[in-house]
Amino acid sequence: MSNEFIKPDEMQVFWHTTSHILAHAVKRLYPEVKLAIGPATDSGFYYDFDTKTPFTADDLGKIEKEMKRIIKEGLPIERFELEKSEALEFVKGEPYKIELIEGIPAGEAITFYRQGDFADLCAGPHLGKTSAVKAYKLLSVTGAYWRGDEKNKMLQRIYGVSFPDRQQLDEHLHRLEEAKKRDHNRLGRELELFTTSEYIGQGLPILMPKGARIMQILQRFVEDEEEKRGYQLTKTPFMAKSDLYKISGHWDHYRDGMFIMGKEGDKEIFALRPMTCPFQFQAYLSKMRSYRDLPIRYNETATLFRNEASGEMHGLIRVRQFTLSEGHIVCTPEQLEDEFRGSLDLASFMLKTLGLDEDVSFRFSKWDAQNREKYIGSPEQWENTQNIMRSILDRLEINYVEAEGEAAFYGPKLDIQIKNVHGKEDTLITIQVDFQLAERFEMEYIDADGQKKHPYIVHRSSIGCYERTLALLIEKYAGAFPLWLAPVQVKVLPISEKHFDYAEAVAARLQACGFRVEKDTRNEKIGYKIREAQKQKVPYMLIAGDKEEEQGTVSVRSRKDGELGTLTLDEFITAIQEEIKNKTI
RNA sequence: GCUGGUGUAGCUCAAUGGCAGAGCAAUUGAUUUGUAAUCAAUAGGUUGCGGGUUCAAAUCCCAUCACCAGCUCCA
Repeated sequence: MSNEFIKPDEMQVFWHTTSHILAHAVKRLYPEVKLAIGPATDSGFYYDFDTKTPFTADDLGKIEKEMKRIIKEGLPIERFELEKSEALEFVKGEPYKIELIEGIPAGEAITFYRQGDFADLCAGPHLGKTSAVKAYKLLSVTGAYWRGDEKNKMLQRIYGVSFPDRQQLDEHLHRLEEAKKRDHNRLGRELELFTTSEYIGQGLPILMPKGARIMQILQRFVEDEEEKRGYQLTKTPFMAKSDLYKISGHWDHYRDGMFIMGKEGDKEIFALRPMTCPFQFQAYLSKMRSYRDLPIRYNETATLFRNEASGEMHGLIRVRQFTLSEGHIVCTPEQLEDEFRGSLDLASFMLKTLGLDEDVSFRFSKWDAQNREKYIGSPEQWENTQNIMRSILDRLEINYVEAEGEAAFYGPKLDIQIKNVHGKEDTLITIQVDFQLAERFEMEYIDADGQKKHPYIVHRSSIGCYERTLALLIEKYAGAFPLWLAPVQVKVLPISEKHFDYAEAVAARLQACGFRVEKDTRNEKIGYKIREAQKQKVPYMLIAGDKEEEQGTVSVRSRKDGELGTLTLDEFITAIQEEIKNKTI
């Protein structure tokens, strides 16, 4: 969270201190509650508590009042150190603190911070006294597993935020409210882009005509661009026998995420595809391949099915059926770097065109060597592939963070990450390097030396999953899409009934030119029609009355800049053709 | 899957065990409109679905489905 007056790291200290004040207040009100941890986050702080009865909204109010007292008391905050044995004695009765202290390596300082009658194990640093926190708010209470492991007990987490003055807090809360208004889940329904039905089920959104329109535009754009870049489109089945997934490793490493049809003992068990890779591999395997054929770049606008757990679905961002701009490049080891580079270039081009390029970050997702059973292949293969990938990334001068345990089960990934309007990060696009599956499927090519060799495979997406990308576009533009993407580009608004025929002629002409046009022939005043069109975020409104009809012109109003004046229809058409061609953001 | 919350008209929300309501949207009529809301009337409901408690349930309890926040998982 950016802040004009305080640097981010100072805010972290500020928030961390507030989390101690929160824990202090909870301990005063509910002495039996056990303390877990309470760090600062990117945008505030939280503290995890182990409590028999979960906190209610009323409790939060009480806790806030108690925090106020602690702040008013202006308690000095003091740091002190203890030896391990002393520390363990000090936190007697706090099992989570004991566990934390036991995990601290011998010889490392064990520090505590004390404010009044409360002291907490903490690396610090902290503010000098509790009264420095002038404005704070507890935002929510949720469940969270101890140490982020679902095998552990679920604790109660209280989230909050704080600032050095009331105004900054109010501004922050206002920003949160504004962000909510951009939430794709709300805007997407308001703008009739999608809906859901409890009869259809969770994670299965229905794309309404306007949402489907945007997806269609994106899809055509993506497929055309991929064709230009040497991709060949495939159309592979939505399901396959379990045999296929047994070879790919999905059966052993991805089964929880799949919709499986049939039961143990059935002659054939089918499963809906969670990924397209093994299907496109069958296309490759349909005949003998020479090194001269490579690289082969397959793309597919792929409908995929993943059986996400019930609590994980979210609007269009996490769903059970989705459409991935998927593709697999089969290449020689020598071609790998170029193909990776090309994939990244394509993804970057897409992001730039959509205006999302400034909003993404890169993550190099590696395997977790401690969790071998999650992956196929040997440690040597993993290390080797990861090293190759890292050197490619470094040569491309990509600014990435490394993440252990985030790899696919068959290979490491470069994930292009983006945050939604609530600050939650998700993967938008991913590019993966894979040597394992080519072996498992016995994919080969005859090299120049006459030897059969296994190719490398780049699994890649170009624009990501259309549903998720659409969600992020809705939030990015608050529903006001660039002209080339807008489901309705122009709305013709006749002043009165007298002008319906002229409005019809204008709309027909625009339609014939390929624009997406609507007209508003309701018996309403022009101000009302403008208001409606504006709320629907239509980029251009054309007002048609006596004057325009006489002169064969239109009065142009843009949703962004308001009245633009009168143009001939030809002038208007030329202008928006240009805007669409350039995909102006 | 887990923790907590929510579910009332198409939408946003009221009704704290005692007659289900408002605004917007919709429909009809009047108005013929010049750059972000014309006026009036009408209609709209087995309170998500299913059980239970009660003389009486939108309201309390149980179960279930969906949605929201978060955890875990993930594109």
